[in-house]
Amino acid sequence: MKSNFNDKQIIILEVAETLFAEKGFDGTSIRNIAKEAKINIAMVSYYFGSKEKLLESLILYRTSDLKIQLDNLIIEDLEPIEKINKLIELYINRINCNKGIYRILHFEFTSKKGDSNLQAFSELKKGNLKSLESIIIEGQTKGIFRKDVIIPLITPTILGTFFHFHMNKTFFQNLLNLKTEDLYNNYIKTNLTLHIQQTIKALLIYES
Amino acid sequence: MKSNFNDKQIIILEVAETLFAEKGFDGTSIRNIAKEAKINIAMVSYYFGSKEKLLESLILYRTSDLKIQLDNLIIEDLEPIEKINKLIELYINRINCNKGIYRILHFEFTSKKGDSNLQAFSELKKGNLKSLESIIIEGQTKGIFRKDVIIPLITPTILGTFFHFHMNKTFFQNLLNLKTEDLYNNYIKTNLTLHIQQTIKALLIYES
DNA sequence: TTTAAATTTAAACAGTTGTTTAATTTATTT
DNA sequence: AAATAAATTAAACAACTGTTTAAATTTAAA
Repeated sequence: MKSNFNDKQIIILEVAETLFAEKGFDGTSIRNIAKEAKINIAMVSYYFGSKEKLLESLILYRTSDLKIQLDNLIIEDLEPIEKINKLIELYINRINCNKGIYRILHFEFTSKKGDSNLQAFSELKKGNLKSLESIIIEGQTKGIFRKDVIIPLITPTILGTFFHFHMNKTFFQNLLNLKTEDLYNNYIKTNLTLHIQQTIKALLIYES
Repeated sequence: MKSNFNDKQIIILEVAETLFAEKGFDGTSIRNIAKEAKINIAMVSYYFGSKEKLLESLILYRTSDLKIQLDNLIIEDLEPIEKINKLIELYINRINCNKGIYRILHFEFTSKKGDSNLQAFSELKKGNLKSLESIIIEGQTKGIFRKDVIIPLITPTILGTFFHFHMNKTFFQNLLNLKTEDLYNNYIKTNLTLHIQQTIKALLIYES
């Protein structure tokens, strides 16, 4: 897996990712990034042009290979519901592993009006939706899934559930007694993932 | 419905709410607020103490009466599933009407470490969870709801779905052809609300 | 009307912000 | 080894940040 960024750029990108996720885009200064990445503050402008463009590069860096993974999933020899379950697992795993890219993606990037790469991001989301749609239609033609479901609203339920949980991390750590980071991550990987799979399955199969 | 804030304070609070929702807490300056509210920049410190305390006051101002509404819902003479549907409607309506308080609540306030009013906010969330729990347990003892559901994860699904949809507003406006603000809000009030109700109902009633 | 309290103001404070500059060091090519 | 290109640096830039001050104005109480 090669990338368009050199080693130094990648260091900057990953430091920026962590800090943006922790303190937000506006809450993070170029000096913060430079200090953490042990580089001169001018290097960000030198390599990326500006702080905004650094953000755009970060999105690109983190989302470029998601489409491939989804395409591979679709052609696997699995029952539709198994594909859905794997898709959910894939999403959560990616988001949870990539530190805080999700927050950045949906809260910093969306609120910036720079139409430049926002379009590319929109295309990515459309592609993801198409993948999901093809799985669900497959299930519908096989007579397994119900047909009156609003497909574009399923992604919000999958991602939104995870995200809301994650944004209220401290609250749920207290409530569910997940004192260590490991316990918390493990809860996401098992219980939360299961909850989402269970929810989507119920939605797709339930007949009123 | 009286409040602890005077007229001028309320103007400041509501301007701050709009701007925080639009540009984020860090992205909004006291000078922005002052200009929009047509007051001197010193008035924020004068009335609220600091920018952070203004945020805390805003949370207080917007969440103080939610608990009462939930308590009233619980004692209504309705079937459990009807109560759940009403609860979902109540949530979405509140969040959608109060401009962008939701974003502020879960993204700005959660990431600030000020332990002062964060505790109070946590108590509010715990109270909301207790309300939901009592409805679900009622449905379980009546034999209508399944018993292996993880109750604390239902709120993330309800709120997360709405929120994810709303955060990707422009994307869904394009995708679903909701050109005007009215069309968009109407879609939330009907289709999105219905989707969430349908999802939670399926989750609670479906037997694998 | 005088006095006291509350409100509003402009100005200044000390930091921080993103970005650019020009000089210097390091790496690559001729 | 010399020349060229790329990378890195410290310093400066003007603009903006939240907050405080002390004086001016308005409102309320005596």
